[in-house]
Amino acid sequence: MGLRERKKRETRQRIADVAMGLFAARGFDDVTVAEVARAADVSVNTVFNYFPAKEDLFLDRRDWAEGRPEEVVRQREPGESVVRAFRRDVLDAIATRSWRYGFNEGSDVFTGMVRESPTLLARVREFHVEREEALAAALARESGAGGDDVTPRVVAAQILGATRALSDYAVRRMLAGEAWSSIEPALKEQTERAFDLLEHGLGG
Amino acid sequence: MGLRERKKRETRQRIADVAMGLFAARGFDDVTVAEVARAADVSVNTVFNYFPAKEDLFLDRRDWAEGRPEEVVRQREPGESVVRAFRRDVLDAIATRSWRYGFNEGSDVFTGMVRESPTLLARVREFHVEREEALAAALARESGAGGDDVTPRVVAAQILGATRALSDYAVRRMLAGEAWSSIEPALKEQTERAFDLLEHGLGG
DNA sequence: CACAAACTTAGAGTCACTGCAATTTTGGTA
DNA sequence: TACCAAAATTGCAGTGACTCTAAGTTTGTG
Repeated sequence: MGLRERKKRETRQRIADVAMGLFAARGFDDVTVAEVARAADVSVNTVFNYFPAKEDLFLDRRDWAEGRPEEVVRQREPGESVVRAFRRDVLDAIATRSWRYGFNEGSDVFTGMVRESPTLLARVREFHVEREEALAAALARESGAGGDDVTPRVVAAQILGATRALSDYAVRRMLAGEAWSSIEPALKEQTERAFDLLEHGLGG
Repeated sequence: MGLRERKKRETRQRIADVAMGLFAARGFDDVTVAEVARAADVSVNTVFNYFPAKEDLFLDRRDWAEGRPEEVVRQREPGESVVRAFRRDVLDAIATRSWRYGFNEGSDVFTGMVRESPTLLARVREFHVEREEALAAALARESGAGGDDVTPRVVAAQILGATRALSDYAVRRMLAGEAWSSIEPALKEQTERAFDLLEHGLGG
């Protein structure tokens, strides 16, 4: 890697770090891009050169590649149904306190900041839609369903809807100040319940 | 109703109509608020006085009160499950080509315009979230579930996820130029399939 | 007819974001 | 080492949504 690449990486990282610091201190909406640029010792144009929009300083598009739902589908055990694979993945994420469903320690302050800003909220929802489309596409591929079948989209919406509800549940209790140790068992229980609903239907 | 009230209503309506005309002719993003104001013969400030944001000129918040999912829950027949009520409501909306799930004739051009503009997309997603929250709240009330149960949220996400998938399906075929007569039977079939999934689960 | 409340307006300002042209930095080469 | 072209950075001048404030103007009421 040449000097050029390295410098670019450094600059990008410095801007992102400086921005996150300012956002954490004063909130996303109360920090201007000009301030970020000044603090990072670059011009405003350079900031926009690396990050297409202000939101990307907070929610870097690169970070969202991790924990893609298609991978859960692809890497499931032989004979395992997709829903079972997701149940396992969510439970695993809870046990390991993984970042990918928002079962992290910091995900409450993260969510808190996102909730404050309409811009960030919109971006997060955009990510949700992208994830859902990606999962639906993976399911369609997997099941060989034609383009004329809503099933993959419905299933994708159901699964990711459930995981979102579970994330929200965990975050809500975190924001209420509860310790993880008191949240975890209830969260596991809710997860089982949610996935039972998915598997066996909402007959009642 | 006094003169004041009447004038306000007229002004508001004139602005909205003029705006829709311009948007239809040239696209949402290629029309500035200043142009709308000029065409409606008011100042820019007056536009923002009636409509909090530019998007509201296109997606008037008032129009979205119709077809609220809580009503489907509340007005379901005695002994009918919530899922069955929604199945019935969606099928009814298809039969009557109702606006409330996007089974209208015009909903393809509407969706087409929304898809063109990130701003409008974001707003529509916001409405979806609001609807989901309202349904979840209604379900929680209905079932007497405590605030510590994800079930209402999961169920709400599943139901509205399915209806959204069905809307998208219909709109996609409309945009492909198909006549409603050729879409309707397939749409009914897909609806049955989607709600069967909801009722009996995704075991496979 | 007067007066207060409501409505509208102009004007100035903020901020995200976009071009463009000029300038600097870097990597490779004579 | 000197030089050159490409890439990166910058300043500058916009645009457009939106806000705030202070000043009109219009309307309902006594």
